[in-house]
Formats: sequence, C-alpha cells, structure tokens
Amino acid sequence: MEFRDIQYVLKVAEERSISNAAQKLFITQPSLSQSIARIEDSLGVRLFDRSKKPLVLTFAGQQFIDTAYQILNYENQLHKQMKDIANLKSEHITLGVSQFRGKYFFPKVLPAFYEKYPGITVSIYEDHASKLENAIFTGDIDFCVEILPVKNNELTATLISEERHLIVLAPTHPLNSKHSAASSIAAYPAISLNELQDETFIYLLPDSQSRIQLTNFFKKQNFTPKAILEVKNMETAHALAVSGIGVAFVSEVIIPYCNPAFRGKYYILEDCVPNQLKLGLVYRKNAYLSKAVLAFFSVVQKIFGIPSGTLEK
Amino acid sequence: MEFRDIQYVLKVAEERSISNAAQKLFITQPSLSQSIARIEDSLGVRLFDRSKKPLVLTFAGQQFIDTAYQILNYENQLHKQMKDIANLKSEHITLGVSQFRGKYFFPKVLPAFYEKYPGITVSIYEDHASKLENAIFTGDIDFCVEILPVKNNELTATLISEERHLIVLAPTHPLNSKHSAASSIAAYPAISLNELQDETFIYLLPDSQSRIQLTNFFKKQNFTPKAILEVKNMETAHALAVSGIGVAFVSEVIIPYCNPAFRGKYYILEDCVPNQLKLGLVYRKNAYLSKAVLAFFSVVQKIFGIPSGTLEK
DNA sequence: TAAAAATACTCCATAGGTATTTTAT
DNA sequence: ATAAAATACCTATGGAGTATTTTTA
Repeated sequence: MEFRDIQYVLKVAEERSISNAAQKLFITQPSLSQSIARIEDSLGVRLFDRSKKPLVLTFAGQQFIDTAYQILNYENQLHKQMKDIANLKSEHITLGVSQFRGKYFFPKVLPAFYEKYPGITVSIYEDHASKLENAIFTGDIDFCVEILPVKNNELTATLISEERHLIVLAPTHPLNSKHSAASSIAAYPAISLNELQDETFIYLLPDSQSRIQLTNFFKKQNFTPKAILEVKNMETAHALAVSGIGVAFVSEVIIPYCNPAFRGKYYILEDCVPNQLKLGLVYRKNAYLSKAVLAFFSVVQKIFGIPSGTLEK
Repeated sequence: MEFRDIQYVLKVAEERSISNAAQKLFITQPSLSQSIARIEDSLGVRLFDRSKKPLVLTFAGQQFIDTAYQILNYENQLHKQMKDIANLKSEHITLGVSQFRGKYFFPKVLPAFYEKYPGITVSIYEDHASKLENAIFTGDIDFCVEILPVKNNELTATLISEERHLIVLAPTHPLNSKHSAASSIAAYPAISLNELQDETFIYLLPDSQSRIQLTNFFKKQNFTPKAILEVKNMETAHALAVSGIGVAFVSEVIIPYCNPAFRGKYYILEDCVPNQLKLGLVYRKNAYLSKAVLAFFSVVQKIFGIPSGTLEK
C-alpha cells in the first residue's frame, strides 16, 4: 500500500475504467491493470467488479475509497504544512531575553517582524542573563539577545548593535557645573575617573556584563570607588543616581523611555572601552538555525543597521 | 512521500536516534540516514536538528509527526476494514425476492446466516418477480431468489429447493368425497385434470412461473378451464379456493403458515411436471460473486438441503 | 467485432546494502 | 576517544514499459 496505489484506485473508481484512468494518470493500461491486481491481492479483497463494463466498486471498494480519501486529505495537509514552513508562511521560534532588555528590544523589532512574516509565531523566554545561556543548551530557546561577550565558549554570537553606557549624575550634582552637559540624546560630555573619586557607585549584580566590564576597567586603572551600592535593576540604578544617592553606569537605551522630569545628567566615561557595549544574538556554535530564526536575525540586523565604528580597539 | 517514509520519520522521532531507529526498523543506519535526508529534501524542510545529540525535532518535524500520525491511523483502519471483509467479518449484500417469497424465505434463512456471519449486513429488495431480474442488471441487487427457469438468458441460477405446487379445493367441495385427502402436510392424493373440467381456475398474473408452467401443461393436455379468475397474490388465490370460489394451484410452503381453520383440501395434479417447481438463487452469468454472497449461498443450501429426487423427468 | 482488460516479458529507477569518513560529546 | 551520522558506491527488487491474448458488450 502506497500513496500511489491509493491514487490509482481512486482514479479508476472515478473513471469506472482502467484504460481511461491510465490515460489520466499518464501510465499505460497494462501497468495500471497490474497495479490494481497487485493491490487487490495484497489486501485479499476485490475492489472492482470487472464482470460488468463499465466496472463497478465492490463493497470493499467503497469502504476503501472512503478511508483512502481521508488518507490523501491528510497527506495533502502534511505537504501544505511543510510547504508553508519552507516558504516561511508558518513557523515558530523561541528566543530568550533579559527582563530588562525585553522592554526596549521587542517594541523595536516585533512589529516589523510580524509585518514581514505574519505566519511566524514568537515565544519569548524572559529570565536573567545568567539563565539565558543555559536555556539554549536545554533547547528551551533557539537563541537569545545579550550583551557580549558570551561566557560559555560553546556559544557564538552575531553582533547587532553597540550601545553607549553612560555615567549618570543627579541634575543637582555639583560636578555638572564643570561640564556643559546635555541632558538628553546625542553627544555627551566626557568625564574622567578622577572626578568621580568621591562618589558612591551604584553597581548592578556581579554577573551583568555592564558591571563586569566597568569593574574590569576600574581594576586596570587602579581605581577604587569610595563606596558601593548594589541593585538588581539598571532602571533602579538610574533612578537612584538621578535622586542623588550616587553615580550609575547605564545604557543609553533607557533614556528615551524615561520621563524627562526624572532624567539625570549623562557623561561618557573617559578612556573607557566599555562605554560601548555590544549587543548580540547568541546561539550555539554549529547550531541548526531554522529559516525562521535566520529571518528574525535579518530583520533585527536591518532594524539596528550595520554597527558603526570600530569596536575591537 | 510514502507510508514507509512516514514510519521512518516517526521511528526516528521516537528514538531520537537514527542508529537506534534503523535497528528497530531492521535496516542499516546509512540507509535510514539517506531516507531521512531524501524526505527532508523533497519537503524542503529539516525535520530533525542534528546539531544536538540526541537529535531533536524541528518545528516542521513536530507538525510532520502530528499529521503523519493521522495518516498512519487511517492507513491502519483501511487495512483492518479490508481484512475484515476478506475474513467475512464485515460485508454487505443485497438480494431481491418477491413480496410473496420473502415472508417464507427470510425467517428460514436469516437467523442462521446472521448467527454464522454477524458482520455481514443484508439489504432486501422486494418487488414483483418480473422486476427482480432487471434489478440484477442495474446492479441494485447482487442476486435474487426466484422460481426457475430464469427468463433472461444472461442469467444463471443455483437450485436450492423444489417445492410442490398443489391443487387446492374448498373443504366443502364435492370432489373431496372421491379422495382420502389429507388436509395438512406430507403425502397428498392425486387428482386428474378430467375431474377439474367444470371448475373455475384461479390464476396468478401471467408472468408468474406458477401460472406459466400450469397453463403450458394445460396446453399440452388440450385442457381448457371452464372459467378463469385472475388474482395477483398466491395467498389470495388460496383463500378464494378455500372459500369455494374455484380451484387454485399453490405452493405447499404456504400451508404450514396458514391457520388450520382456513385450510382447504390439497391434491397433487396427476401427470403434471410443474407440480414440483424449482426455487433458485439467480445471478448474472460470469458475475463476480463476493465471498459474502457465496457465504450466503452456502448457508441457504445447507438449510434447504440438497434437493432430493430427479427433477428433470 | 471492436474496445477494454489481462497476461507475458523486458528494463531501469531507487531503496537498501557495505565500506569508509566526518562529526559531536 | 568513541559513538553516531554522513558520504560514496554497489546491488537488486518491483513498477512501468511494449507486445500480445483474452474477454465482454
């Protein structure tokens, strides 16, 4: 029993003639005669009563075509499903992102992605950065969005953007008077570590790239903050800095979303490499990336644009 | 896409290993690898992500097995249906019978048939004998039960029984005194045409075998009834004869079913060939007779027994 | 007797096999 | 280092072909 056999039987039943059916099936009559006989033999029943012309279905034949029709139905459905996936009209991807990042990433990316690939559904897995890489290995997610570099060297990444990380001071901070600070976007004035010698630094958790890279810089510069405060959330750090508790090192992405009344004064940390952190799409080395995942990557890259400037200095 | 392919994919999905699946499928690993690759190529999608061991289904693979499962489901159903028909656990036959005959035939035959072949359903097509033969040609029925011989020579028949046809007189008829007539079953006294010279004959319709054979006999004997009355139904003819309207020529089968209070006196018509009419199962020459029809034939023949005596004298 | 189906045989495409290399843990 | 999958190449089964006979309306 093969799909071909079913199609042959259905066509003969439809035409009530082996010769005519053979024509429609683009095979010869003897070949079709043999096929029908072979099918009947293998099933142990006659499907057609040849003692009449035009030939007629037996009871077994009627039952056969009823069930066979269902089979071809599902076979067609199967092919359609696969074709839709091949053409990216249907698919599903799962991606991980930190709770902090999702707020800025998805509103920027998903509308364009859904517009271009309406059939592809996206599952979002939100967790702390530390857990995302693990989720890749368990297969819970196809990839994740993270600040590079990745910790696990079984992983690799595609760079999608660089975002500046800035020192934020309270609007009332005395240091502001020393600089012509811009409080919003675009070019920020530079500030040096020396100037921040007496400040309380508001740190993120130790496993965040933002903190890792900042403290590595401090070590290289033999700089020790006067005091330290540790919080989980970058937005909390920002808010504390704006209220004058200390200084924080935050991504520029949070500024546009922040109510202007609650913004601080922003500075680029002088001579600091990590003032530009790299955002990447992270996945397993040698991972199979479905067409849908690659489609998502391409949409993300188009939206973020080719990262400008040299990053590896 | 063949059923084999589906089974291969399902087994690999189940085992999460091509090698293990190949073992279970009794083929070699390279052969199965090739098959899976061929299937994926033909569908244009990857079903398995080989970048991990044990390998894992892609989204397309999940969709595939969901639908493929349905297909195999219906394929199994199809094979079961055909097997049941081959084993006579399921089938359907349609048979024709005259309205008169059904009353005596089915109560005798169907209980035993249903007992032996509970899966075979029987459709009954009741019509006048004249229309039954036609129904065979239109395909409305597989065969019919009729008094032989058949009229159409495209048909043939299997003899199942002979039934005596008897002259019936009213219990009050003067002729009874000349014979030691038994009013019930078993041996009946003979009566000659001469004795019936002055009787009114109650005929059935001209196309009934009972009448055809009786009137042929009359012609051969140069006998002409004094008067004729024509009715459609043999039981009506019988009832009229019993009530003294005339004499009728009726099958012995009706006697046991008849209330003894309404029986007549029964005689064998002397020297008359048609006093034994042949009942047969009638079907097209060269007709395909399904196993179920043949099963029905065998049950009928067993119940009626091999017809006794010589019929062709 | 003419059209359809069955039979006899020949051929080749492809599923499956063996041997080996590549890949992943 | 080892177990699994992929690749290369070979073999043989069975579906489709042509030619012919048999059957049925």
